[in-house]
This record gives sequence, structure tokens and C-alpha cells, in this order.
Amino acid sequence: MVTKQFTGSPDEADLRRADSLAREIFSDVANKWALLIIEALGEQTLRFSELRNEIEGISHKMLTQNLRMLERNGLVERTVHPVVPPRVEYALTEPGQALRVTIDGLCDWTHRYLGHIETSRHRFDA
Amino acid sequence: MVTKQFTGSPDEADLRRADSLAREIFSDVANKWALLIIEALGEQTLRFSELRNEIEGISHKMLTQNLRMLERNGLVERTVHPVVPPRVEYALTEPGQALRVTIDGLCDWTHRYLGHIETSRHRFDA
DNA sequence: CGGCATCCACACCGATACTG
DNA sequence: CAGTATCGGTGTGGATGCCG
Repeated sequence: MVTKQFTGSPDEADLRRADSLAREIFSDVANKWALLIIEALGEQTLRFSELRNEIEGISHKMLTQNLRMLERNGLVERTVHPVVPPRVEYALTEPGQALRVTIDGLCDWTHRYLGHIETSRHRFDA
Repeated sequence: MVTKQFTGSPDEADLRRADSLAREIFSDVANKWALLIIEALGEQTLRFSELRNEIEGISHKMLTQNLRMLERNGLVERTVHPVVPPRVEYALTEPGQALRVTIDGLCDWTHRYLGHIETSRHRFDA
């Protein structure tokens, strides 16, 4: 009860910190490439080049960047096999798997409403 | 069985079209502001300025832009009341509501793994 | 093969100002 | 109050080349 009671309300401060962190994570995760990478990984472990082939249109740079980001947030695990040529494999961690489930929901939604959206667009563009 | 069988494989073509459309929708929806707007709307209908206050940090321009995009895709409904001063209200459509459910899942995920992610980041940055 | 650095075009986004 | 337009700094992301 006496801990850190001098700098205003500590509980509020903690909440603000958590909020800003949540917002930050949201920005990281809510981006096209991150979502597609997570979807592509699914339950399998894939090599860098396999991911690159799996995700159509992603550039070498974007794949590296997003993989680093996901690794940093603990959503994917990166294992390097010390052989020549190098063999690097990526797989979802448990938090990553959990996220994938919700992303699956997003994919289902997309396919379910594909028609709605297409017609809505045509009506709007007129 | 005999319909549109002359231009290669029509089924494949349709699938490719659906895929590219799905990808497009994915890009539209998987962005920070769109998700935050949908979350803010929830079950209520809000005015432009109310949305602006609700979503911390969004600019006038971004709000307008994303609202147009969401309207075009049929996820939000825009109703203009012909009074002075103008009164414009936004609400989620049924597809929008469905999407919101999955986004709620994303929010839950974020809060559940906040700790995991924070510690993972510190370990990575070292 | 996978990763990093560099360069550069372009899209994004905020600020500002003007309309109905 | 809500929307549109314009301008300009900044960040994003593709292409390329070089390392281990």
C-alpha cells in the first residue's frame, strides 16, 4: 500500500503504459505481411525461401523485416542450422498459434463476405 | 457443363480473381486505423466528431479516408441528417459487425499475451 | 541460402486552408 | 460540423549488391 504512492496514481500510470504497449503491438500485428506470414506458417515449419514462395508478392526485404519483428515479439521461433548452405527455419510459437486462430477467423470472414463487398464496391463507385 | 469452356480453365480464373480480391480486402482491413474505427463503433452509432474523440491520435484526414473506404466496402453505413449544422452518423453494417467479432478476438489476444510479448522483446533487444 | 546495407521512388499522413 | 484539396516532411518498401 505504501509502494510508489508519490508519483500521482500508479495504477493509472500502469494502465496507460499497458495501453500504449497494446497499441504498439496492434500496429505491429495489424499489417498485411505479418498476417500473411502467420497464415502461411500455420502448423508447419518453413524455410526462408519456402515462405518467400508461399507468400505471393512479398519482397526479400519485407519478409526479413517482418520475420524479425515477429521474432522480437515472440510470435515466431527462428532456428539456424549451422550447415552450408545455411538452413534457417521458422515456426509459430504458442502465442503465435493463438494469434493464428483469430486470423483464421479473419480469413473466414473475408471469404464469407467477398460477394457482399464486391457488389457494395460497385454500387459505391457509381 | 458446357458453359464457358473455351477460355482455358474458367474455374481457375475465377479462383484467381477471388484470391486477388481477397488480398485487396485484406490490405484494406488489416490496417491500424480501420480496425480501431470498427472497434470504436461497436454496437453504437457515432458522429464524425465523436469518433474523432473516441480514437486517440487519429487525424481528421485519416478518419475521413478510412470511413470512405469502409463505406465503400459496405462495412459501415453513413447517414446524413439534412440540418444545420450538418449531422452525420456512422454505424456498422451486418458484415461490419461480423468483422468486429473477429477483431474483438484480436484485442483479447493482445491483452492475454501482453506480458509474454514484453519480456520477449527485452530478451531480444539484448 | 539467408541477411544486411544502400539508394531512391513513391505513398502516407499531418497541417492548413477553404467550402456548404 | 463535416468534407475536400493542397502541400510538404517522413516513412515505407522495392531493387540491387555484397557478405557469411
